[in-house]
Formats: sequence, C-alpha cells, structure tokens
Amino acid sequence: MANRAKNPVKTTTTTFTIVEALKELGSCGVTELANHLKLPKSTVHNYLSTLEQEEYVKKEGNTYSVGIRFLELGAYARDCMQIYDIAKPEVDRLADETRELANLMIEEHGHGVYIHQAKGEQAVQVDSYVGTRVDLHATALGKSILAHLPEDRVDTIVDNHGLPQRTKRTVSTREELEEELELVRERGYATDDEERLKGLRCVAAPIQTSDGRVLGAVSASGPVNRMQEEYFEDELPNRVLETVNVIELNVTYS
Amino acid sequence: MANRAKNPVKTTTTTFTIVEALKELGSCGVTELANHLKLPKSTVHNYLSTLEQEEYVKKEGNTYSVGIRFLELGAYARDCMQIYDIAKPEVDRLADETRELANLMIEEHGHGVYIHQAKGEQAVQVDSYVGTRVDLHATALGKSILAHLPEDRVDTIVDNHGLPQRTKRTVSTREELEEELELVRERGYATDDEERLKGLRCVAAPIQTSDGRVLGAVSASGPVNRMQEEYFEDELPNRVLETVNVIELNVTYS
DNA sequence: AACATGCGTTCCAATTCACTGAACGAGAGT
DNA sequence: ACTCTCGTTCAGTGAATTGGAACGCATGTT
Repeated sequence: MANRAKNPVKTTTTTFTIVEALKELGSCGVTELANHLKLPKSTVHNYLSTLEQEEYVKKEGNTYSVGIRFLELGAYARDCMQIYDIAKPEVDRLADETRELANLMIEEHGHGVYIHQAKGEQAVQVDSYVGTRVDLHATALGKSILAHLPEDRVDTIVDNHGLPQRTKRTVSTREELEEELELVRERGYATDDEERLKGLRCVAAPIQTSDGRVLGAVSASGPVNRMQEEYFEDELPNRVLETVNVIELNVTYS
Repeated sequence: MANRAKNPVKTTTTTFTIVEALKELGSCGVTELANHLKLPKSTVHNYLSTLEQEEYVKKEGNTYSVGIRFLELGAYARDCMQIYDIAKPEVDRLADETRELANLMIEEHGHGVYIHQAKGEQAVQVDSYVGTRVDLHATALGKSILAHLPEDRVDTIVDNHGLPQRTKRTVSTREELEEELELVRERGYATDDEERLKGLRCVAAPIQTSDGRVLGAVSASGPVNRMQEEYFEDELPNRVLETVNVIELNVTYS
C-alpha cells in the first residue's frame, strides 16, 4: 500500500497535479492555473494543450476544464466491480423506501470512494458525489469497511492517512477507533453522528463475502432532526441490514 | 477542435496510452502490457508504479488495473454539466415508463459520450455504458446532436472522424448524413435502425436551449422485435419528445 | 533437489525531451 | 493610439525518460 515508486516518472505526476488543480479551480485559464501551482505558464500551457489533444481536457475559448473522457476510465473501473451491478438496484430501493440519501462505498488505496448514490424524495444535499474520496474513519460507511479489514491493513491505513478531525465528533484517536470498530462488529452496523458533517447522521453496514472479506458498504443518511431515537437506533439500521443481506445473497450466487 | 499541440508533452501522452491499454486488456501484468504496446518492460513498470503511487492504478499481487480514482475526475466533469442533474430524473422516468433502455448523451471533442443510462424492466443489454464514447453519425443520439450543431462544426467533425461503418445500415456518405440530419430537423427526432448494433433500434431527440444550441440528446432503445410500426414510428417518438420538452423547460428556468 | 523459465523489479549510462524565461501577437479596456 | 493582460511560440540547456542488462523470486519441470 502506498509504495513509493523507485524510478517515478515525474511528468506523469505533474500531469495529474495539473488536472487535479483544474478540478479544484473549476474551469480557468493558463495563467491562473500557473500562478496557483507556481509553475511557469509555458509549462502549464504545454501540458494543457497536450491534454486537450488527448481529449482529457476541454478548451472553450481560453478557458480549460476537466474533460468528460475521464468518465470513460472511471466508469469502466466502477463497472469492473461485480459489486456495483449487484448493489446498485438495492441501494436505489433503499433510497426510495427511506426517502433519504443512500450510498454505496468501496475502499481503494486506503480511501473510501462513493461509487453510487441514490436520492430519495427527501434526500439531503451533501458535498459528496459519486467518485468522491473520503477518509474511512470519519464516515459510517468507512467504519463498516474498516471493521472487517485485516488488522494490519487497518494499521497501515491509519499510519498513512492519520485520523484527521472533520468535525468535533470525528473519531480521532486510535483507541476510540478500535472501540468503534468493535461495536460495529458486534452490532453489524455503524453509525455516523455528525462525525463528518455537522447536522448529518448516517447508518451503514458492510457487504461481506461468505468467507468474511468486505466488498464495500451501504448507508442511508439524513438530517439529525429526522434521524432520532428508535428510527435511528432500530428501524433504519434494520432496513440497511436487510439491504445488505439481499446484496450478500446475490453476490454469493453469481 | 483537435488542435495539435505545438510542444506536446510526450510523457503525458504515453501515460494515457498506458492507462488506456490497461483498460483494453482488463487487468494484467507489466510484461503483458509491455508486449502489447511494444515498449520496454522497465519503462512500463516505471509508469505503472508511478500511477499506482498517484492512486490512479490499482495493484493486486502482480496485476495492475485501472483505478477508481478516475471516477473522481470523470464524475466531477459530468456533474459540472447543468444538464446532467436536470435530465437524469427524466431519463430515469422514461426508462421506467417505456421499460426499455434510456440514455443521455452529450458531445465533446466530436464524440458522443453517454453520461447517463437508465435500465427499464425489459432493458436490453448493450455494449455501451456510462462514459462510452461513440461516433456521432452511427447513433440516433448522435444524429440528434449533429442535426443542430453549426454546419462548420459538423464539417470539422466528419473530416476528423470520418463516417466509419458500424453495421450494414450505418450512414456512411456525406450526402446520406445530410439527408438524415434534415429529416431530424423536420421531425424533431432521430431514429437508429440497426445502424450501430444489429438487432437494436433506437429513438432519440435533441435537448436545445431557447436560442437553439444543443446541450445533448435523450434516447430510448430496444430490440427490433419490440420496436415496430406505430410504437416505433409514433408512440415512442412522442414519449421521447415529451421527455425532452420537460428537460428543456427545466433548463430554461434554472 | 537441482535446474529452467518467466515474471517483476532494479540499475545506470545515453540521449531524448521537459523546462523555462523571453519575446510575440491578439484582444480588451482606457 | 496606447497599455495591460493573456495565451502562445521558441530554442538552449540540463534534468528526466529511456531501455538493455542483470538480479531476485516465484513456479514448474526434469
């Protein structure tokens, strides 16, 4: 995990630095991007025009923006996961029935990545969209996954990423995390009580294979005012667990 | 359009050549990829390990595959399009009601790109998924878009991409295309009668702004046996046009 | 058990190619 | 007409990619 390449190709790294900055700044011109990255504008121009030629960047007038071609690679990577196809309709159903926001997350390189999101009728607007990468320890989805990862993987991930505090309530010590994960293993589901975003509560459960590997996690999240007492402590967890059970069955027989 | 960069960054091009080959081959090892690309394996290894370090490529054992991180950029690019949010629920509804496969396409760099796909109950399985790029002239969606692009854009696109024949029925001459586009402008919708895939028919209509720009197109597609006579010539076109009208209204007032 | 094969990885020398600051041209604003 | 700003071009220089050869580690074979 996170191996340092012995002979890294610096240009490749720079390429992605530029694309990521372009995403960060929205669409912008050469000079703005160059100033932001503290690179000469001729350099940035060379990269951007190459990226445009390769159709990974779109140029309109004098402003550049991230091209839709990345979706070809991203959606491909997602569709390769057997779990996506199987879990998607169930997550959609969960959103429909709870009327809240339902999510599907997987882990890669120690990050949590949302690979599907379904909006129920009352779904909250959040800052996460498909493709967003978050720290595992700060979400119910991530904790569901961490709870069933081999212990040494968890160690490596925490060592590499730390436990950055997103809100006052974020789990931020190793001990606290261990307790949380133990609780997840006991109850079968995880909760997020404003640990990543103020005002947002969340219930999540891991998707596991019959031999105990985690493939990802499913969640339903909503505003604190609707997520309370029995609904938050019983009804919703059960609903999420049901969803996960159906997915796990379908995974086994496919 | 398709400007050649004057001082292209070759390493950037190579980087994407490698990632695209990795997508092509599915997951594979260094040697296999190197043989495929006729590059020295040490070179390929340097790129792959750099890409893994940047988390754009996933390594499991000794096999590499395209990483989900591309979804971050791809989904971002998609979400930037105001049309995606607006059209998505309507395309979903179209799929639900027709029980067929419904699609949303936009144009970029002269290609058609599927940015959403909704499966109705009887939806056919096709080779296109979200992110797939296709030639505009060979699909109903693409023809809907071409029909409302400025003439010089159409010329440039045809010059750059040609009119490759996908099936026996693909439009493959400039004259034929012009006739088709004129028909699309008259009727307001386009059809695809096994022009891209044998056995598949499709009805599509363009999404336009009040000042006549095309933002994309919506389609419903299904097997020839279900797509016939009045249904294919009347009912479905009307249903697709309805969908597009709703989307256009929502675009105007936002 | 010794050997052969194929793989990913490392290393370093050769040379290609990325880098960059300065200059140019186009367009907008004064 | 002038100025300012931005994107683009250019060419010399030196850093970084390149790639053949060698290494270590599996796996499978004799």
